[in-house]
Amino acid sequence: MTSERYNARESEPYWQRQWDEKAIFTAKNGDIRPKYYVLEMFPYPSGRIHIGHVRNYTLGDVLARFMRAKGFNVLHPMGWDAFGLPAENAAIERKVAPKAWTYDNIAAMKKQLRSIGLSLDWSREFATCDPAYYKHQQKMFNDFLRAGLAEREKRKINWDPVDMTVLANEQVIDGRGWRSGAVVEQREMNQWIFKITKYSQELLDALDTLDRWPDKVRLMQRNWIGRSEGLLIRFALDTATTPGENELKIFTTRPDTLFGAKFMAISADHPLAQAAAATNPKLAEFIAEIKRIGTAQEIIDTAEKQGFDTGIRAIHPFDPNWKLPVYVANFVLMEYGTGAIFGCPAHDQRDLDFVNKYALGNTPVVCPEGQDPKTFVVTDTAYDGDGRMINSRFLDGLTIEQAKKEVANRLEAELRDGGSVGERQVNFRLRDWGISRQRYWGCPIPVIHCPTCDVVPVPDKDLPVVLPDDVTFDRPGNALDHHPTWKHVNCPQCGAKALRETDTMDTFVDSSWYFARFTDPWNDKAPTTRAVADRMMPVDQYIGGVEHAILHLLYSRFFTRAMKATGHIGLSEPFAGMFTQGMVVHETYQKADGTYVTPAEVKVETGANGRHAMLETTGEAVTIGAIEKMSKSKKNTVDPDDIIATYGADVARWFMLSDSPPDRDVIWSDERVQGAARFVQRLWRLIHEASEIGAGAPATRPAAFGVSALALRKASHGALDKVSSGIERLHFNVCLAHIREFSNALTDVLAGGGQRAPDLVWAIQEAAIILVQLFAPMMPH
RNA sequence: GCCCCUGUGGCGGAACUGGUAGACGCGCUCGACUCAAAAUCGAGUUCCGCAAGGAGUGCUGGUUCGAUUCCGGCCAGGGGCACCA
Repeated sequence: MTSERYNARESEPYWQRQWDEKAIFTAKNGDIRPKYYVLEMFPYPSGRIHIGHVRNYTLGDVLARFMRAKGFNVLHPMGWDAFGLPAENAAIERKVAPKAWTYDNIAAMKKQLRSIGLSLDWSREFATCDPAYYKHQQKMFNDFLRAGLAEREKRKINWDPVDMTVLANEQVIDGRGWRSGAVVEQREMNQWIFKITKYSQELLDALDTLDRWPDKVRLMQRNWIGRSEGLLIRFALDTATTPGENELKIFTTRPDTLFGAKFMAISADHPLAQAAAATNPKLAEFIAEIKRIGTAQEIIDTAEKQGFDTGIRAIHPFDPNWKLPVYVANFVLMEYGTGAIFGCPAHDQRDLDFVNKYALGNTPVVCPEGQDPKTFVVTDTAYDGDGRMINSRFLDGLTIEQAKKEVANRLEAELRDGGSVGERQVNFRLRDWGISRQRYWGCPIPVIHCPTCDVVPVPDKDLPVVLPDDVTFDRPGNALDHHPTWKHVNCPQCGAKALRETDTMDTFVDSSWYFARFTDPWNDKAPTTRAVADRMMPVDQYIGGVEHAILHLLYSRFFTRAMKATGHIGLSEPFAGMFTQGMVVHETYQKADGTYVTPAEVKVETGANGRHAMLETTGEAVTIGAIEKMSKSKKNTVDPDDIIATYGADVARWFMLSDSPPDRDVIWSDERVQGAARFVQRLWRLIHEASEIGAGAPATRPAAFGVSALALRKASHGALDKVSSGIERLHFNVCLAHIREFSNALTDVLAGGGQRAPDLVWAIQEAAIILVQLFAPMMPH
C-alpha cells in the first residue's frame, strides 16, 4: 500500500506534454469512423481566462473525451473571437496597437487554456482578426450581395453616443448600449444589412426540429421572431379632410373588433403625419415634441399616451357614413406593421387609456360568456378575453375566431381602386440585421463608393481588404476614417477616384460561421470545403452561456442558411444540440466601511453559530454578503491560475462538475474545492491499492463468481451504465455522485482484507479498470 | 403588462416514463490515531420525541391503491420580451 500523494504540479504538465507531442486530439477529416463535433463558444481574447471559461470548456471536454473513448472521430477545436471594441479602448488607454494587444492576449490565454488539460485540436486554431479568416467573410459578403441577402438601406438606427457606433436591435438592452451602457439615440443613416427577415418563417418553423435545444432558448427565439397573423386593411380617407392622400393602411390582429373602433392613430414618422403637419403648425410642433422625447427609449417606457387630432377623417370599411378621427400618437411605431392602427378601446388597454384621456368613449364588442350584453361595460380595464360578438351588426353572436374570419372574407372580397380592401397578412417582429459599425477593429466591409458607379463591391480577386496597421486613436470615432490614404482608391469599375467603405462588420458576423470554418481552416481558396463541411457539420453539441440565446444563435442560424443559399454548405441548422451552462457565482465580502474585499484576502470560519469571515491579515471582521455573479466591482472573483497552481486542473474540473447541474449556477466554495482535492487523493490511493491486488488476478476470466465478487461486479457495471448514460445527457453532477458511490463500494471491498479468492481478485482488477475509465473524462491527468 | 422557469435537510443537490424521499458531497457532532494540532480513518446527521411512534418535498385543494412527480388555485424567487397593433 502506498502512502505517496498525487502531485498535480508534476503530473499535469507531464501529461499535457505527452498529449501535445503525440497530437492525440487531432481530428482527421478523412477518418472513416463516425464524427462527433463538440464546440464551446470561443472566447473573446480579453487577456485572462476567467473561471466561467473553465466551466464552459470543462463541460465540453468531458463530452469530447467520452465520445473519443467511445470510438468517435471527435472534432473539438478552439479559436478566438478577436475583433471588438476592447482592443480599441486598450489602444486609446494604453497606446498599444489593437492587433498587438489582441495577439498578445491570445498567447497568454492559450497558455492558460492548456493548463486546464483540455483535449483540443489546436491544429485548427484561428482568430477572426486573421486576414486569412476574414477574407472569406468578405467573399461571403459579396456572395450575399449578389444573392440579395445583403443590401444597403437608409434606416433609423440605434446610435451609441459613447462607443460612437450603430447597434443592432438585439444589442440594445433597456434602451442602453449592451457594452457601453449609454442611453441609445435614434438616428437615420445608410446601413449595410443582412436580410434575416427573408428567413423569418423558416427560422421559426425549424425551431421545432431542434429537439436537443433547451425549450427556454427556443421560446426566446420564437418570441423574438414574433410572428402574428392579421389583416391589412385599406381605410379610405374623407377627401374633404386630407392633404392629398386618399387611403390609410393599417395592420391588425383583431379585425373582429372593427365595430368597436373609435379612432385611428398613426406614427409621428408616418408620411400622412408629415403631410398634415405641413399645413398645421401646431401638429408640426406636436410631432417635433414626440420625436424629441422619442429619442431616448428610457423615457418612452414611462411616457403617457399622447395624441393630436390631425383633422383627417377615415371612413369605416363597413359603413361609408362612419367617420373616424385620425390622430398622431406617440405610442405607434413606424417600424412595425404599417405605422398606423385603428383603436378599439374596449378590448385594448392602450387604446382605452387613450380614449379616456381624449374623451372618445368606447363600445364593447366582445361579451364574456355568461355576461349580459346589455349590462356589460368597460371603464378602466380593457377586456381582452374570449366571448361572443355584440354591437357588431352582422358579426353579432359569432365567436372571436369566426368574426375574424368573416371580416377577412368580406374585406378581401371587397374591391376598391383595383385592389381588395383587406388582405390577410403575417407580420414579424424580427427586423433585418444591420451590420455596419463605425469602428476600426472589425472586418472591413468590402465595397467602394464611386461618384459615378455608386456602390461597387471589391472584386473577389482583390480580397482581402486588409485593415491598415498604422492607425491613430487621437480622435473619437472611426480610426479608418482618419487614416490618410487607406480609403482613397480607384473605382474597380471605371477607374475614377473613389472612396472605400470605412464601416466594418458587426463582430457577431465573425462568430456566425466560425464553427463551419473549423471543419477546414486550411482552405485558402474558399470559406469552406463543401464536402468536408457537410460531413463534419452540424455541431453535435454546442455549449455556451444563455446570454447568447438570441443574438449569436439566431444570427448563426441565419448565416448558415445564407451560406447554404450561396453554395458554401449543404445544411441549414448549424447546431444539432445546444446546451446553456450556468454561471459561476461567489459570495461577496464587505468591510465595515462598505468596501469589497476579495475571497483570497478573507478567512471564513464555521462555528456552532454560523459562518464568520475576517481578513486573513488583520483579523478584522467582514460581513458575508449575497451570492452574486463574479465581477471586478464586487471583487468576488477567483483566478483560475491560482486555483490550478494550488490544487491542479483535475481538482478544479472535478469541483466544477460535481457541485451543481451544469445548466444552473454553481457557487464557488473553498470547502468544496478542498473536498474535491481530498477525493482526488483518495482515488489515487484506492487505484494504487486495487491495482497491486489486481496484479495477482488470473489471466483469464473465472468461470464462476462468488457472492462478494458478484456484488462488486454488479457495482462496477451499474456505475458504468449510469455514468455513461449520465454523460450523454450532460448530467455530470449525478455522474460524479455515481463515481464516488462506486469508489466507496470498492474501498469497502478492499477494507475487507484477508485471503481473497481468485474470482474476487479478478473482479477487483476489473473494478479498478472501470473506475479509471469512468473518471478519465473529468480528471484526465 | 405579456410569456416562461424554479421552489426538496444547516448548505449544493439526488430520485429514469407516478412506486422505500433526502443518493453523492459540503458543513456539523462524536470517536480512533497524536504529547498536541493538521492530515487521515470510523460512526452519526430531515424534523419532533428518551422511546414506541408521528410529521415531512413553498401553501392549498384535487386525481390515484400510491404524488417531489399529474391537474386547479395561491404565495415566493429568478429569467425573457416590452407602446409589436
